[in-house]
Amino acid sequence: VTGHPPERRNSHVSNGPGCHSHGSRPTLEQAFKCLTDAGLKLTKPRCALMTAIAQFEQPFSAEELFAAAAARSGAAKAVRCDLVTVYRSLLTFTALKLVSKVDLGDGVGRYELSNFDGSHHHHVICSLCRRVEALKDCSMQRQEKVISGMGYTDVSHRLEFIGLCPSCQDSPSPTR
Amino acid sequence: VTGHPPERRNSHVSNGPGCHSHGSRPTLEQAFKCLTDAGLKLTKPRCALMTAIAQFEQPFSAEELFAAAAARSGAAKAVRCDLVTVYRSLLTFTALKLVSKVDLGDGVGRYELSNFDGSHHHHVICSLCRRVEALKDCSMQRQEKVISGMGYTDVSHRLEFIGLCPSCQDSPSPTR
DNA sequence: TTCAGTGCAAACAGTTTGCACCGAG
DNA sequence: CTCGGTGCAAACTGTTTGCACTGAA
Repeated sequence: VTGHPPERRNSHVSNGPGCHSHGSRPTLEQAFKCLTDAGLKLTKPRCALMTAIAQFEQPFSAEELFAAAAARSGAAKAVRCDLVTVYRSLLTFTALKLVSKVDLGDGVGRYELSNFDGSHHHHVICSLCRRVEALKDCSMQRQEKVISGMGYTDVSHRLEFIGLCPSCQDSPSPTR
Repeated sequence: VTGHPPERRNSHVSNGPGCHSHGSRPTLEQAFKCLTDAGLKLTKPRCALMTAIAQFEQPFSAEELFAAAAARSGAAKAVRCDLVTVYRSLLTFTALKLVSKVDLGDGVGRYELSNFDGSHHHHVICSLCRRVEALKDCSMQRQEKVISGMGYTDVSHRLEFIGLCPSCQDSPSPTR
């Protein structure tokens, strides 16, 4: 399957033209520009959180980000930042498509830095340690074989499609 | 315009072809036998819950099952059953593979009656009303096209693979 | 100066746990 | 009769909300 339509949620939030790089992770400068371009303030908590986010190599939870931001010292001075602010910032960053929500099925919301080109990938999750690997290739059909080839055993998958159903296209009904 | 009828009885959603001897739906007798075979007691709450579960045509939450069991009248007399018991029973049923947990990404645990043949299917979720359709076909490659053909727009998907990673095969590490 | 953004407390939703009682086997 | 199963209360986790204060623009 080639080219998945980028998600349109919160399409009123525009990515500034300067925000997009070439499929790799955004730099801090780009991320900050994205914020200001959207008319948002560049506050200390947001800077600290964005800086911390850029360091993660795995999807992270709000709690983990909170801890990482609090622990930050040296380069960026540790900014006092409430956990509530973490949640609110993640919401903001997600709306701006700076980060994407990752559902690993354990009921806790996780996030990762987005690729600005809108490309998405899938994950392999170890059923024991819950460590996550990102997959480059999005050809779903061969994936399980690929994953077995990576040394995983007991490979299964979880796949859901999300779309706007015909009746909701006609008459939007409230989300249940 | 009424939008969506609130009832869950979508005729196109069935439990698929299976090993069931009595049509497309698993029978209560089979489910009860499964319980007793496992050495578990056939208590009134369990019977009531299993009966209610058999009526659902969509993945249901613990709360929904709780309400459904409480509302049960006529055929099965309404059994007083605590929400906690619902959770515990769902855990039990899941362990017995009588029901499967379904993750629709909204953070609430949902369940559906399993196919006894162990087959699994995927779901299409309306991004607005959150109604769910089960897919017969599990050939992932053509799915998005199939879903567009069903009238959905803005089709995207969520796919995760779960397996036991090489290092956990060697030395089990605690789940993070 | 001004209001978006924040901290704090508290509410909230979904789920789990401790414990004494109950009832299916 | 026994012990698995249950109800009830209460803890717990992750997340959201209300409100007054603060600091970036």
